Amino acid sequence: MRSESPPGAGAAPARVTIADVARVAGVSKATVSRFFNHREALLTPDIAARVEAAIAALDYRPSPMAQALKRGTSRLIGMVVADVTNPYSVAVLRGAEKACKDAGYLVMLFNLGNEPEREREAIATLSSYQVDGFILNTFDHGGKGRAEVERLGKPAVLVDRRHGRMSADFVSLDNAGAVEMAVAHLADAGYRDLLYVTEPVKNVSSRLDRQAAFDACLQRDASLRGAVFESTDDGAGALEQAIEMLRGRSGSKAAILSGNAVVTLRCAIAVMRLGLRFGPDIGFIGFDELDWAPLVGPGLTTIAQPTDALGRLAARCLIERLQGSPSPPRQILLSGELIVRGSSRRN
Amino acid sequence: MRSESPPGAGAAPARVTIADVARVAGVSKATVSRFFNHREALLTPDIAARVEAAIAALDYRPSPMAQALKRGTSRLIGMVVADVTNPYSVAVLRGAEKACKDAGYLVMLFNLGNEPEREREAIATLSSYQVDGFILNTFDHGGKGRAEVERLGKPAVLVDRRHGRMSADFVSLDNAGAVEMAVAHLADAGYRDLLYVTEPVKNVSSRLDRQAAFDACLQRDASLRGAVFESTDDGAGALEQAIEMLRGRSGSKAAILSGNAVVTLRCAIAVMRLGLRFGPDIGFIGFDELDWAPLVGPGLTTIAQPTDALGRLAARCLIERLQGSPSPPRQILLSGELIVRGSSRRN
DNA sequence: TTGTACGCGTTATCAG
DNA sequence: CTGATAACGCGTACAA
Repeated sequence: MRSESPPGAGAAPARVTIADVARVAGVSKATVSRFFNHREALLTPDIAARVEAAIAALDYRPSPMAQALKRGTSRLIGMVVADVTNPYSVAVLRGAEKACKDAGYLVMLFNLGNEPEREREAIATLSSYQVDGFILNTFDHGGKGRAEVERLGKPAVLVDRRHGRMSADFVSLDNAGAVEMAVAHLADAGYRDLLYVTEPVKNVSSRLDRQAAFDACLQRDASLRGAVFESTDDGAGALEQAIEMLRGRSGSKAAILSGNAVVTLRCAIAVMRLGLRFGPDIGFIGFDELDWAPLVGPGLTTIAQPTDALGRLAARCLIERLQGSPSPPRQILLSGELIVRGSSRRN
Repeated sequence: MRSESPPGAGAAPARVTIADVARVAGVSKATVSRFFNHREALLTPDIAARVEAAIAALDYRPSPMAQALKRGTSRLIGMVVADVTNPYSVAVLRGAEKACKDAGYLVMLFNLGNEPEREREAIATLSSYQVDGFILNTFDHGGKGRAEVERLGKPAVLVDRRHGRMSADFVSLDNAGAVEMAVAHLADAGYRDLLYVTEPVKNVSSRLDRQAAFDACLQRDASLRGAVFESTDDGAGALEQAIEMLRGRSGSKAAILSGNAVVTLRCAIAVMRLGLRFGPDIGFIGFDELDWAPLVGPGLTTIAQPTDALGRLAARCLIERLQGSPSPPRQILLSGELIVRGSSRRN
């Protein structure tokens, strides 16, 4: 025989408000408000104690929505990801979440589900919840996202993918450095003919950067040959052909550099289907560390990204801005780590 | 030389409110509000047109926060996941998101990051944003989650993991059916000695259900032997030992049934380390389909869960409740699909 | 130090 | 059919 809750299932238990606390404590709403916002000073110990007791008794929590409405600020950070299915994004999200939590912010996530045209909607929606700033891991779809953010005048930080000339902080892997490291490692191992396999480059800056770095490496080292292949979801056959051509040209001196995790999967399947052995028959390095990398053949050599750090940094960066540090846009690049396994050893 | 936006970086562009629209349209706020909520009737064409024009001109959007404050309902659905890192949870999330979007709801996600004790906090936080209901994919940490939800009187639906005696809708894989299917398949293929490997069962209902079903299968079929092994993060050695013991007893008639994706990874590594071949040397079926399943040895046989459907159903279920359907708690079980690959063929 | 009154953006109610 | 007004829960000048 419970007292507070009416019998029916969804009986609304009448949110406890600041007025309730005030009544129970025998003070005014303003006093209760002060207890939260200026707690240190301004309160007679006696009154403070009464308020505190009432709060505890009623299990009162201020409504963030009402606060946001009044303050115009919400301690909410909007994060929009191109695709939650992507482990990279999720890892970054976790890092960001941690940093935000530590600073008393909450992350509100919007997933584009790989539909670039929803970016504007995402930003608008998050903004309607008064988020204080944005962490963006998206394509810049026709500059609409950037325009929307700038219109709102809220700070944003870009992760992994730069947007045209958007003046915002940018946090990412040092793609050029990572590519150089990978190419050098393959060259050292004796691989001479390289195929860089990437998803369609479109406007994704990280893909552009990686490909540009790859081209630059080739131009710098005349002993290397190379080509680029754009892999699509349904292009399994084409990928196998490309690998066969590569092998035809260069035999066991051929190696693949994969631009991200989904491409790595496609390459692994293609190589398996062709009956080739990673390492001796064909070298391989792939962007993004994978939990199953040790399982394929002699193990897949990967470039691990510091995803957690990237997320944390993005969040910290944004939060600094929120607290009003007016420094010019920063660009923070973190180094990748080469995790060497059998696929980059020729013997 | 832009006109609207002041020079400074974070200049607040003063949210456009319903009052602005009213002023521009030359009507009262109430009229504008009516335009949104009762659009069909009640508006003189002339006035309606003026309001519409003003809305378009100012790009006005109602503030969901103010609406939630006033209405007590937010068209927000709170989803709490034990661990976003888990691809299963993410897949379910996506399904739920789609269904919610179709119904005009937005999903607000809270990630526990594998800290069960944060469940209460998660629910309280989401509730403070006036979410209309919950989708829970969590452990029931000391019944606190259940208690909190019931106190709030908001509907909830449980996904994959049942909470004690919480009276809520439950959406999940038909675990018993899936286990039976897997065991039957292994038995048909000639495997006789089965090792069920699971993460520590704790209070996770899906793990309990799977293990119980496994035990039941063994009791039903006297020609089968079986054992259960609890695998932990740092117990790689122990797992290898268990597999060796199994092999010692039964040779090539030994098979593993893995309870989820993370265990599958551990098993694959252990088997590789032991130099065994999946299929001929040791049978294998694992819960959860993995994109890399085709890559390991002759391919790993898996039980694919209809994650998208699970998410969608959970959301639809919840939304039905929100629209006030007072049916008793439902329990919806979906069948898994056995994806047969080489690891469950003895030759 | 504490209380009163008003505004944040929206909607419901009640007159007109 | 339209407009004024109160109220949602909270923060804060301002007055006491």
